[in-house]
Amino acid sequence: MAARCWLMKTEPDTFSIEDLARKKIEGWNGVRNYSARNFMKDMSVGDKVLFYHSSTEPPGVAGLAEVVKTAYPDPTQFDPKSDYHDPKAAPGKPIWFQVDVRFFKKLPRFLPLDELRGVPAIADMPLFHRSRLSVQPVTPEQYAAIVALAGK
DNA sequence: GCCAACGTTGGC
DNA sequence: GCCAACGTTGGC
Repeated sequence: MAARCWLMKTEPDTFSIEDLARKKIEGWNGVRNYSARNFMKDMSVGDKVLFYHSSTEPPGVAGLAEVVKTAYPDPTQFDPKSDYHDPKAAPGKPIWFQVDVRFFKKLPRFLPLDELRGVPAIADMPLFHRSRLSVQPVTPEQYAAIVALAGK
């Protein structure tokens, strides 16, 4: 099956594209939203990811990544000391899942949300009308439009 | 199963 | 730091 495309948000103060460039591969843990979780469960190895910086000034797409491991239980849900601990989850009965993503590249130019909002080709992206969804599907056309916008 | 209250996200 | 939007929880 052809690779699908996604947008994944992170707060750069917590984990930025530079962090991913340094670590190469990161487990995308801490997602505690059912809709976002379900999208992660749909991901396949090789799927493309727009790496989005949120809650920062300015917010926007910072780079590209790809899925290298499909959904598996997020270990932080079992850890009472973790901010992401979920007392309703138990090993063998996981509720939350994560994927692993690998750094692909930083975009040659950061694309601020404000600029993306004005681009007709991507006007249907959930980013604009479901702002709280931290993992969201992107069409190949939208993905290509964003990469093209950033330049070579 | 509805919906009010509450909590969180994320842009500004 | 504020607050609108919206997802989740829990009482009924």
